[in-house]
Amino acid sequence: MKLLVDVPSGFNFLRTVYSHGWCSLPPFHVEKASSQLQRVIELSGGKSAVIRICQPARTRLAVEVAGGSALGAAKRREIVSQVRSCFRLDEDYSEFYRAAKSYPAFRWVPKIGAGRLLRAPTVFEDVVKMICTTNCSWALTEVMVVNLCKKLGVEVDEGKFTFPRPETIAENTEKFLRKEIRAGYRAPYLLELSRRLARNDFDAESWRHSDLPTNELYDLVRSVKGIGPYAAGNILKLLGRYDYLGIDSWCRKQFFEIHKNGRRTSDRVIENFYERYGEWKGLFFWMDVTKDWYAREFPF
DNA sequence: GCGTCCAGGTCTACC
DNA sequence: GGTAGACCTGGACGC
Repeated sequence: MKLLVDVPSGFNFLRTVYSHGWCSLPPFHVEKASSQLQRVIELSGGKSAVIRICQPARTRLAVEVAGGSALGAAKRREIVSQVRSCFRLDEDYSEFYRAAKSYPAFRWVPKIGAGRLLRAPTVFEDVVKMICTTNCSWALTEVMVVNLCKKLGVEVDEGKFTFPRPETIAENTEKFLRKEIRAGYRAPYLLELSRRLARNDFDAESWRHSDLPTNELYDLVRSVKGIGPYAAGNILKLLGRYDYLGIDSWCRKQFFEIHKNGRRTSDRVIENFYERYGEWKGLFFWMDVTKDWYAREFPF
């Protein structure tokens, strides 16, 4: 079964897929040969599906649902809604692009349709993955996320698993998360987050539609154990707020090479550098340090 | 092959 | 408010 999804003018599928590392973490998977993004998605009523997304025309995405002929209209709408959310199709980037056009160094951004950051269908998945990126190599992040899906997700097709639900993680032990998931000292953080969500202690999904000023939303995100300035800044970007940079060691290194001839500076200097970009500073920062990715079809 | 050192963010305790 | 040390893992390096 194939679904068609309208996209805004200038939308660039591959540039959104490769906007950051999420596309290489399950349940996302890039099929380079066909330039498709595969994703295992969970639907209401305990159903799941494997979908493959590509952009056959400038104005729309095509979503192939494997074995989905029996899906009714409501389920099809759910799939389209998740795809629209992951690709940020309903967010307005016109102000960002207008700003980018006014800076010679960023005129390339609207030209190629960069700037949309791929996100997961749920805030929970984004937060868990962000915690798994802290204080470790990307290779270890992949190990943790693969283990979460394989050991706690539901197998929908051979070797294809859903991302685990909060309740599933919550019912496991810290020892299991430490040793089997390889989360190490992050285990109690993942457990506490999952258990709070499973108990309905707080509603992370509401962050995507929050009316709170960004600094208050930042404090709320920071209140989750294991989320520091780097992780909070980047989670905010996935919520559509770009007022924080979310600096990590890789970004620092990129900044030093691009702007300081490799010379190290403090984070305060980096923050001051992007202050001119106002509420879009986090996105300008990310565009700046990842600019060389956009020269290649598949940057990683 | 084994041991040691280091990098990578966040938390807690302490000043 | 700022800082030091602990947390855990994988990779690099030396032996």
